[in-house]
Order: sequence, then structure tokens, then C-alpha cells
Amino acid sequence: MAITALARFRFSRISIPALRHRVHSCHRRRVPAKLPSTIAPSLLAWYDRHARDLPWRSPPGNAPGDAYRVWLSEVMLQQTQVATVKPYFDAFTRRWPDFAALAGAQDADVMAAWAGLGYYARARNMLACARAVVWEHGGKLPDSEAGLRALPGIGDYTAAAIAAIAFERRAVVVDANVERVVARLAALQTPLPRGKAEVRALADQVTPDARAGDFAQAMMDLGATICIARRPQCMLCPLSADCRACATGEPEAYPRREAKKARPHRHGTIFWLERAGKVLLVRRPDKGMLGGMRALPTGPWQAVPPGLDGAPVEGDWAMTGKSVQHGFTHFTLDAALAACSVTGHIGDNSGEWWDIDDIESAGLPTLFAKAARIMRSYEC
DNA sequence: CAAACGTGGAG
DNA sequence: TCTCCAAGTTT
Repeated sequence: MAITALARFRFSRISIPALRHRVHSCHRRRVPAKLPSTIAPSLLAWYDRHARDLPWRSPPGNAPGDAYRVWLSEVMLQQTQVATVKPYFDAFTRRWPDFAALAGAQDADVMAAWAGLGYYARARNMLACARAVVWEHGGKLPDSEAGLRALPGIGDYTAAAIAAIAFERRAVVVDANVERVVARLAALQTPLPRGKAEVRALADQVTPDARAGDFAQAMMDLGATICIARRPQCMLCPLSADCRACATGEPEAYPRREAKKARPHRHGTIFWLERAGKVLLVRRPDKGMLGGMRALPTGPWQAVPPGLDGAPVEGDWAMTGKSVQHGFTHFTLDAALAACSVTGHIGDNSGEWWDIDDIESAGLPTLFAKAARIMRSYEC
């Protein structure tokens, strides 16, 4: 008891002024306070017990998995959650098991296989990357961050992730999970995305020299399962004792974020042109929305309904009265469905006539898949 | 550097 | 129903 009293006495004498100073400086300083050095060992110990078993991952402490699978998973996981990626990852690796196979694939097959996963520029970049690996790098991924960063579709995050996970390089891996975990550990006041540089500096502080790949995946597992955006499970968190956001009692308040802009609303028309059990599909240009994807013909997307503007052919078009609502990242679309049935030759058009009963295999983005579901049961 | 770029799950 | 947001990159 005497010892306890003494300890308490010394604690109060020494640390209250120090604490006051720290709180004060923390409030104004641009560089956030130092994080404890125990974070990496605590997190790695947790990961050894709780790592998720994922198809592209080697177990904690083991040699890295196949770099092709690591790369493919990382590209698919950009802005996309694990559960969404899994079936696509399985399908891709079964059909194209390595860089050589993917590099030799037809563009149309790869785009159709990607349909529904979103952010279609990723698929075009992924294919360009596979071909660069095979044709310019002897079939192997570069093993440095800089080398990886130079490839299509590989930015700062993905280069760091692959370097760490596939090649065991120390790399500072910052994705949305790491942002959230680190912002909470430090109770970072700067809102994101403005505070990105501070987050990176904090992540650099806690990244160990050894087991960088496991550490990166551990941060992401923690962010995906415990330190989640809403209702974080601090009671289960191996880092809660070192977490300033947890200490505030409102961990969900971090990371702070800038206010978002409202999503505008746009109107468009989707054209369903039918002939002898087939429907006309087109290929969208590489640039722009749903770029490079097979699609139903559309007119302009604008503030007011465009009606039959932009119909693919002259014809006896009718507005069906049906429509499809679809939310994109930066606007929502209300697309009216126009239909036309023809019997004879249509004249020159660059589309494909696709068997309506087999429309599921066309690889349509979700907007057009919705439209097709409605129209296949509609009498023209 | 801000804006463009998909989709589905959770609350 | 509606808002938020997720293993980001490119221009």
C-alpha cells in the first residue's frame, strides 16, 4: 500500500505538468504525437491468432504467396470489399492462372468477366499491366515499390502493398483501413482527406522493419473486422490501451472527414432494339462512364430527360414507361427504357446482336443488367 | 489538385 | 429509403 501511494504520488507530481504540456502541444502541432512502439508487436501477435483465411493470402509468418495472386487481389480490392472480390478472384484465377495466361486473353473476355465489379478502368489497366509484365519484365513483377508504381493501375497504395506482401519489403501501406486505425490511435483532429500526409507519417512510425507484409495485412484485418467505420469493437481490439480515440469514448468520431458534396441527379434513355430473339449491344468507348464495357445503347445523360435523343437507329421507338434507377459514385441516374422491334436488316451499325435468352453472359455492367432484366419480360 | 470513376452492404 | 463508405488510380 505504501508503494502504491508512493507511485501515485510520483505519478501525479511528474506527469500532470507533462500531460498538460502534451495535450496543449498536441492541439496545435501539425506533426501528430508519437505513437507507442508496442503497437506493431501487439498487432502482429493478434494477427497470428486472428488472421482471416483469404484465397490470395499465405498464413501469418509463412513465405509470401504467389505474386500474381497478390497483385490480382490488390487490384480487385481497390475500393472494393473482400466479400465482393472473392467470387471474381476465384473465377479469374481459375480461368487465367498466371500473368502469361492473362496477358494472352481477349480484351472482351476480360471485360465481361469483370462486369459487376465496378471501376472498369481497373480491368483495362490490369490487362495492360499483365501484358507489360510479360512483354517488358520477363513475366515477373518488379519487386520494388518504384518498379511496381510504374505499372498501369498500380498507385501508391498497391505498390506498397505488393512490395510488402509479395516481396517482404518494408513499405508503408496506407489504405482506408490503415487511415481509420491510425487516425483513431492518434485521435487525429485534421479531417480527411486533408490529413492524409499526417496519417502516412503516423503509419510510417508504427510500421516495423520485419514482417511488413503481415503487419500491413494485420492493419487491414483489424480495420475490416474490429476497428470498423461504424460501431468499432474496442472491447476486442488488441490496441485499445494505446488508442486515443477509444479513450475519448467516441471512437466512431474518427477519422474526421470534410463535408461531402451532394450527388446530382441525371436522366438518360436506354434503347432496347430487338430482332428475332436478339437485342443490339454496343461497346462503350474506353474513356468515360463504364468505359470499355459491352452495353445497351444510350443517349446523353443530362439534367432533363432526353427522350429519344441518341437512338441507335431510326425506327418506331416507343417509351415503355419503365425505367431504371442507378446510383453511381458522383451522380444518380434515372434511365427511361425505350423499345423498338424490327424484322429486316438494320443498316450499318457497329454493335452485336445478342441472344436475349443468354443476356446474362454478355457481361453487362449493373445498370444495363437491370435494364435487361426488365426488358426481357416486356412485350415490344 | 479536384473530379471522375461502380457497386453492394450496413445501419 | 437513404446515406455512408469501402484493400485507390488516373487525369
